[in-house]
Amino acid sequence: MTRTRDRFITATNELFRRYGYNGTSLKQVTEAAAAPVGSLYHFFPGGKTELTEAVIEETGAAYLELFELIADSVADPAQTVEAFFSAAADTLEQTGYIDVCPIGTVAREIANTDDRLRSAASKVFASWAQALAARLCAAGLDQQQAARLATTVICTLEGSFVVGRTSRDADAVRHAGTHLGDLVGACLTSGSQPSRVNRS
Amino acid sequence: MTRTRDRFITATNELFRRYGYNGTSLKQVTEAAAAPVGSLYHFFPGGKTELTEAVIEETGAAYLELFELIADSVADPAQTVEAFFSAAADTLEQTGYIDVCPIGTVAREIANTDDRLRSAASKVFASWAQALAARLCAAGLDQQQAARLATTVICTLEGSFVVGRTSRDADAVRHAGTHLGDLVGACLTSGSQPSRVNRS
DNA sequence: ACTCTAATAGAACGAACGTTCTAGACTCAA
DNA sequence: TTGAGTCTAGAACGTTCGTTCTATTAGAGT
Repeated sequence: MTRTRDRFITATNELFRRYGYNGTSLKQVTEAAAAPVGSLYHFFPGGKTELTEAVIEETGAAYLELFELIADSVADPAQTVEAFFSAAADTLEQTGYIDVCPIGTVAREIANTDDRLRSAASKVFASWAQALAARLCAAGLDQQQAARLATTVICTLEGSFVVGRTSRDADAVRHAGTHLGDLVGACLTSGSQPSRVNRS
Repeated sequence: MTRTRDRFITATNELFRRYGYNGTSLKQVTEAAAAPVGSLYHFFPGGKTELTEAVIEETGAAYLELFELIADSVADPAQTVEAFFSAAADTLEQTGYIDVCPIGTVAREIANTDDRLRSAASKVFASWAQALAARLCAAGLDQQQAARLATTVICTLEGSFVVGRTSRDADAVRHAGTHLGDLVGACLTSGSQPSRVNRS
C-alpha cells in the first residue's frame, strides 16, 4: 500500500477530474483513499484547501516533467506541442472522457473565492508556459514572442480539454494540437520575415 | 422590473461565472433574482438542472448572436476571431475577472454526472464552431478544414478564459486572439499551396 | 363580480457538507 | 517497559444543500 498522503493526493486528483472541486466531497476522498478523515486532517491540517493546493502543485509538477520528457524525445517545439496534445487526447479516450487536467476545472471554480488556490493554479500555468517558452527561445524566438506563444498553447490545451470532454471527441484535442503545432512552426520559421504575430 | 424567469436566468448566469455550478446555491440564485424559491420551481419544475439547461442554451444563443454581429462588422474571419477574443478580454477586465463564459465552467463540472447538461453544452460549442466554420467556408476553406479550424478556435477561446481569469491577465486572451487570427489567416491564404494544416 | 390559472411566498424536509473532537493503535528511541 | 510522537479511526457538530409542500396573492377572461 502506498503512503497515505500520496493516496489522498491521487484520489483527490482523480475525483477532481471527474467532479471538480465543489463536486468532490471529503467523504468521497477518504473512501477512495481508503483512509479515515482523521488522517486527512493529520496530513492536511488546512482541510480541503490545503489538500487541493497540494494536488494542484503535484499535478503541475508531474505534467511539467511529462512535457520535458516529450520535448527531449522529439526534434522541435512544433512536434513537442503536437505530441503533447496527442498524448492528452489518448488519455481522454482511455479514461472514458474524464478530464485530463484537474487544475483547469478547479481553477475556474475557485478563481473568485480562494485567492491562495487561484495563485497556485496560476503559478502552475506559468511554469508550463515558461517551460515551453524556453524551448521556443532555444529554437530562435525572442523572449516576448516565446512567452506569448507558449501561453497561447497552454490556453488551447486547457480549452481543448473542455471542448473535447464535453463533446466526447478526443479528435478535437488532436486537431487543436496539429493547428497549434503548425502555428508554432510558422512562428519559428518566420523569424527573418516577420509576420503579424511577431510584430504584435 | 424584468420578468421573473429572465431574472433567474441572468442571476444564475452571473453566479455560475463567479462560483461555477456546484458553487452556486439556489438560495444565492433566489436572492440575486429577488424571487422566492417557489417561483423558481414554478418556472423550472426540473429544479437546478432545468435552470442550468436554460442558462446554457440562452447564453449560447446570445454569444452566437454576438459572434454574427462581429463577423458582419469586419472584413474577414481572421479579423472576426481577433475581435471576438478582444471583446472577451475587455469583458474579463471590466467584470473584475469574473469568467466570460458560464458554459465552460459548468461543462467541466457536470460532464461526468449529468448527460443532459453535457449534451446541451456540447451543442452550444458545436453551434459556435458551426457559425465560424460557415464564415471560413465562405472565405474559401473546404468543409472539413473549416470545421476543424473553427473547433480549435473555440478550444483556444475557452482555454484563454481559464488561463486569463486564473492569472488575472486579460492580455493572455488578447494574444491568443492575435495568434489564432494569424492561424486563420494563414489557413485561408494557403489554399493554393497546401500546408501541413490543410493536409491533416 | 366571479372564477381560474399563474405566480408569489417561505416554512419544513432529510441528506450531505466540511470540520472538530476524543480515543485508540502503532513505532521506535531511551 | 515505558513514553512520546505519529497515524488511524469514526462519531458528532452545526450548517447548508436541493427539493417539497401548503397557503396566499395577482391578474386576465367571461
